[in-house]
Amino acid sequence: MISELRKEIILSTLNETGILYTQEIMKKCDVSEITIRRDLTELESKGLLIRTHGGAIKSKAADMLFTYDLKINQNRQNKEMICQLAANYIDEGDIIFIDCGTTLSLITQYITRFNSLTVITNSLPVISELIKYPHVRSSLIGGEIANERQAIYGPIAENNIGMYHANKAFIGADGVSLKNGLSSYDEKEAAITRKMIENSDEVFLLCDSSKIEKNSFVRFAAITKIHHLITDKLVSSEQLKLYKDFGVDVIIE
Amino acid sequence: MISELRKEIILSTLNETGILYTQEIMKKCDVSEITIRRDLTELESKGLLIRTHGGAIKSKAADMLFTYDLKINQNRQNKEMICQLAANYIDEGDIIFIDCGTTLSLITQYITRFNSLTVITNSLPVISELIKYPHVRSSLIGGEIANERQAIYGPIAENNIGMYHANKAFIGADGVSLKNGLSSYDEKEAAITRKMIENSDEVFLLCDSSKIEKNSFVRFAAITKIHHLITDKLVSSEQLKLYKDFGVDVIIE
DNA sequence: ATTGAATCGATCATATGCGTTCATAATTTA
DNA sequence: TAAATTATGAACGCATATGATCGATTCAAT
Repeated sequence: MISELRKEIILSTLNETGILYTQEIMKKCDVSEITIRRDLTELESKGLLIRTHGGAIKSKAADMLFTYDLKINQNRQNKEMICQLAANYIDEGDIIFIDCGTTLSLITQYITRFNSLTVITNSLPVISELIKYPHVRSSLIGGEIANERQAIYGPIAENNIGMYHANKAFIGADGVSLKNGLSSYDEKEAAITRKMIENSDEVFLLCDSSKIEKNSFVRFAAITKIHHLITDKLVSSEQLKLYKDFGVDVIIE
Repeated sequence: MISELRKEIILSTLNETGILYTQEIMKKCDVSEITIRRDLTELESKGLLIRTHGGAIKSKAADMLFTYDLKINQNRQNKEMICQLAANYIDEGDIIFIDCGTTLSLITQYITRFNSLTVITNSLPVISELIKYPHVRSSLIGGEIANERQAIYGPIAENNIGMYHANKAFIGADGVSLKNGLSSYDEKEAAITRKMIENSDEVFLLCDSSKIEKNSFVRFAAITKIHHLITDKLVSSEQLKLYKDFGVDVIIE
């Protein structure tokens, strides 16, 4: 058996169960114990798992490798609808911020029809898509790579955003409520989004209805900073009214 | 059996199973082992598969965020050798600049073995590969996207490089000569590379021998800025001596 | 804390696969 | 037909993957 195949088995086993034992893989692959231990050492050195006594546990990275695709497909139809709605508010000649996140990464397909658009983003999947369309001018915000997010964060990134000014920002959040405003489960991500809000004229928050009136870990902006909330039709009419009364333009299909 | 047919068999087997063994194809095609190994070597140099001990696995180029498709395979073996040599000069804990270009983008495979490396680059393919390895800390230089180059350029990028300092820089050039120094066929690319040189302690120039004593459009650095020149063994011994006399450490296989 | 069992890393041994070189056969070109 | 080029094969020494051993370390139950 080719060693590469063994490593595949190790990583996929780990992905399913989160934990594995040397003995278990040893029998499954019909090789000696020390060979498996050598594999584990190698995979650990690449950061793809974490060794323990008698086996290994899943690492964040391996998790990312397997679940990023899954995550983007969760609720995909809703996300695409939201993005399509958002794209209606883009005009020829706009300079726009695009935040990172699985929702926002789907917006690219709706913006390549513009001939004179400038996009500024910290999202690698967004750039990965836009790079195919040379007529869309795009800039990437520099800084540290957050592997599991496929995006760029950190103080340098936050500082870099200040070098740009956009007329529209399309941002995401993990939670939004009238009382606590926008919140995120990651501090660094929150800082980036806050900066995008600060440096743009008009702010569009894209988030599906499941996140409305939910709060996450880090609060990063008041609801008044948002001009438009683009969401799906599952939002309740009471919530809709409350947000409108607060001066937020709620956009649904 | 015609060699083209064998290669078809190899690639379609690989497409179905994701993995193959030399012995298996050898029997199926009724040729010697070494013939199959030669086929595998050739197909690998075209980026169509990845060789392993005893066989090959499917090329994973498909799931990359960014890839060069054609140019990277020109002279690929030489480029890989040069990168492997370069990686020998990387130490644990280093902070390194990696320039963009098809040669440099191959260096990633040799640096993931380090546990405490920090990489700063403007190359999207480099980031695309390193993002899989969370133990490698990486930063992307921000700025404008150059679509055809899969990299980041422009005044903001140039300015951003100044925010970093590396102890080693691994750079490329389109031409290098003792008289005119390093040159590039693109002004923006030259500016980025120049900044990397300025902001690092030790500079490694990676270029194949075909570029030695050639001049390109934009001169961007004197030869004295380079501490090491890593190239292939086809460099002539006279040239080698001349460069050494100039104080350049020429590294060949 | 003590002790026994399991696991670990280091070292050495071995088998298999590898690239290099040279030789031969097939194919193309002159 | 002769020469040159290409494809293939065989032999050799080298490199890699794997396995066995053994003392050290860790774990867990007492």
